[in-house]
Amino acid sequence: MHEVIICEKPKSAEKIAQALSSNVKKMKYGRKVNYWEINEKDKRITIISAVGHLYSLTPKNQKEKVYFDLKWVPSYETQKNLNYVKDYVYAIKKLGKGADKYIHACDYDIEGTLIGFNALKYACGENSIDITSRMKFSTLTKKDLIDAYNNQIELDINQVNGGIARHIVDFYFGVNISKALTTAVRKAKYRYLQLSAGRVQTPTLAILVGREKEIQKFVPEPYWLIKALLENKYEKNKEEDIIADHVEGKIFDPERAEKIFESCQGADSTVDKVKLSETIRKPPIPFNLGGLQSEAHTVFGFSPKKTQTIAQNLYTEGYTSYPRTSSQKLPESLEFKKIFKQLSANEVFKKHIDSLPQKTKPNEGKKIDAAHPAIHPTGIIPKKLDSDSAKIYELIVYRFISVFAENSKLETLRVDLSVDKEKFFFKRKRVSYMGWLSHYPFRKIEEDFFPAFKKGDNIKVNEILSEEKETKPPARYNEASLIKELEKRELGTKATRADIIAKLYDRKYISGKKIEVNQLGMNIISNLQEYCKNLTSEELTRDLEKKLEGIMADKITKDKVIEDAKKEVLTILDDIDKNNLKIGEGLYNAYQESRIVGKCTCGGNLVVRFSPKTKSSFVGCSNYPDCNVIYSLPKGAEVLKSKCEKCGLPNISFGRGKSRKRACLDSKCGVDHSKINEVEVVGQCPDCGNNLLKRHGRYGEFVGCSGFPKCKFTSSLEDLEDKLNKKED
DNA sequence: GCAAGGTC
Repeated sequence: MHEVIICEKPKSAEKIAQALSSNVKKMKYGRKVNYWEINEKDKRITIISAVGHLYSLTPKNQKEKVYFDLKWVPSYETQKNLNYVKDYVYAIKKLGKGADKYIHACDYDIEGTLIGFNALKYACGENSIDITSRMKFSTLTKKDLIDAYNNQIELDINQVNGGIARHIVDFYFGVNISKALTTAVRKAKYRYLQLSAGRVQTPTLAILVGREKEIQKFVPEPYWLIKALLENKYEKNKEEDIIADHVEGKIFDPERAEKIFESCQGADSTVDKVKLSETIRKPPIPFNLGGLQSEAHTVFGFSPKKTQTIAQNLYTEGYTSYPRTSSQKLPESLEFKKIFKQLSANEVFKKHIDSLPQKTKPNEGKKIDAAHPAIHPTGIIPKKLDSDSAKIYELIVYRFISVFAENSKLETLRVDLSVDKEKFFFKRKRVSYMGWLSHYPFRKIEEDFFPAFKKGDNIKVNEILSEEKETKPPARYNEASLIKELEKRELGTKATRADIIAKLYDRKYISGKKIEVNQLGMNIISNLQEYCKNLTSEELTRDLEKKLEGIMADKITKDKVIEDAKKEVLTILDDIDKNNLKIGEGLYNAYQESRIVGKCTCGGNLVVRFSPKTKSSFVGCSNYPDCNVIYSLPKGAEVLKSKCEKCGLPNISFGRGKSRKRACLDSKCGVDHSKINEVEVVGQCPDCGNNLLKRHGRYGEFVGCSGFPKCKFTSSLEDLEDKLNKKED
């Protein structure tokens, strides 16, 4: 009897193999594909894995105008970068042929069920489905896996159909409407523009457009802040005044502001109340993918996609756990002690680990994941990592350590004062107990000076300030905050969100780190809002979710769902087709506008163009051939929003990684531009002598030592001078 | 090529 177990990914195949028998042989098919064999008296079990989806949808006939007739083909046939999939398909075909029984052991969710189903149907043969049963497990722990093996259930064909419907509906909407937009431009302008729309990317773009419009229509409102500059009575050598704010905060009525300002003139202040309080700050929670992406963005400025790629590599190398998890939990079965012991081979990690409290229970978050725990180090210490990978690795290790550490404590001083009849206050904060903060060097440590004001004190007021300010428009999203927004709205999945955002950049719909929507992006949304409003809101996702649930509950057939989607898409395509010229012209003009990077001296626009001859981009004048101003662009160059200080032309950035440079578009301009990634050195570390660097932490800028993690010196920018002087004394 | 979803 030969039994074949099909798993979703190599890692879970390994876990399942190890769980089922201690006498399991690891084998290799070809050079890359691992599989496992268990030989029992009357049974041979082969455990093999897919690598996610092995098959993708493609039109049966590429030449059709619209694609509704689809088929499944091996994914490496439609996407060249998926070549590694080939080995796995071949392995399953060879090793899974003619078995007596098949066990579907992919993740128990809609996609996982389809991954296993397609692998069986197309690689092992259609008949294999009839002799297939299903393992259902929610973690990859030994106990769960053995239970699942001993209590196999029937393959849920409704769940399979849900998966198929999801793929087809997304293809119908995404590919056909994308094609229709591209076609509209071709028909109107005889130009090829790669445009796209989809169930997730379009609502994502719409969120950004919404924010863009809020910013555009925002009317700043003036307000006033009244401040009292108090003499620093208890520490005269500190020359700076203490700034106290009026309790009313933002004052929008200019008369009221004027009145306060006038009545405070010439008066001194009396301390009404001094309140010292202590708050506890719990340790941070373990990383899930979104959490890691967000933290790496704030601490290192990494894009979510970059972080994801690095985390995937660290996982493949065996240094950290599976990254595509939504879990913020660290179950005890991970054997923390073992991980700590292994990490302790590193001297620096050891110091942190040794000073952890004896009881070791992690502080956890609320989010869970069916298949994987939160991201954590495995204990295997990397031999050599490039600097960016090392950063992510250390972030993961220190986060892991700090979730086991003690609470930190923050002391807050609040002083309330009266100036004449007006009430003012100021606050100071300092960390009074480091706790987990000493194991997590990516946060700013508050260390304000606490002036020893006492109730009843008379304090000299050096000056009363009335500062006029303006309310600010809502902030733009960055990649990390956008991912959070998508998580909140349940758009996309943890594995795809970073890619979706990257795609919007790629299409030139959006630009900048603080994300701005370009004309093209605005135009895409306004067109789609007119011709298929559904696609621009998250309604389509909500609707699809409901339908898939219906399929899985056997209340509606997949064919009905697919048929409905087809009808809807056909209506939309018809609408777009009728308005082809208008839509195409609008999109193309918006695209042109997006490419304008500056003004030419002749009055024309400077535009990024592409030369098919040299296969490279350059910047030329829109008045060509009357004006033949031209600037060449280095390979991979990006035209920036910032302008050259000397000549006013836009700056460009070019080069890769650390050597990426900023320069004027005009290479002959000759202004000295510093490297973009150059960090600002603000002094020498008093502890170890290395450079002190300006860094960006969660709570703003601070100073850290380049010798980190060996050297732990940190300081706020304000206190740096003080700290350096103290050491000299 | 176009989507979104798995995965290395």
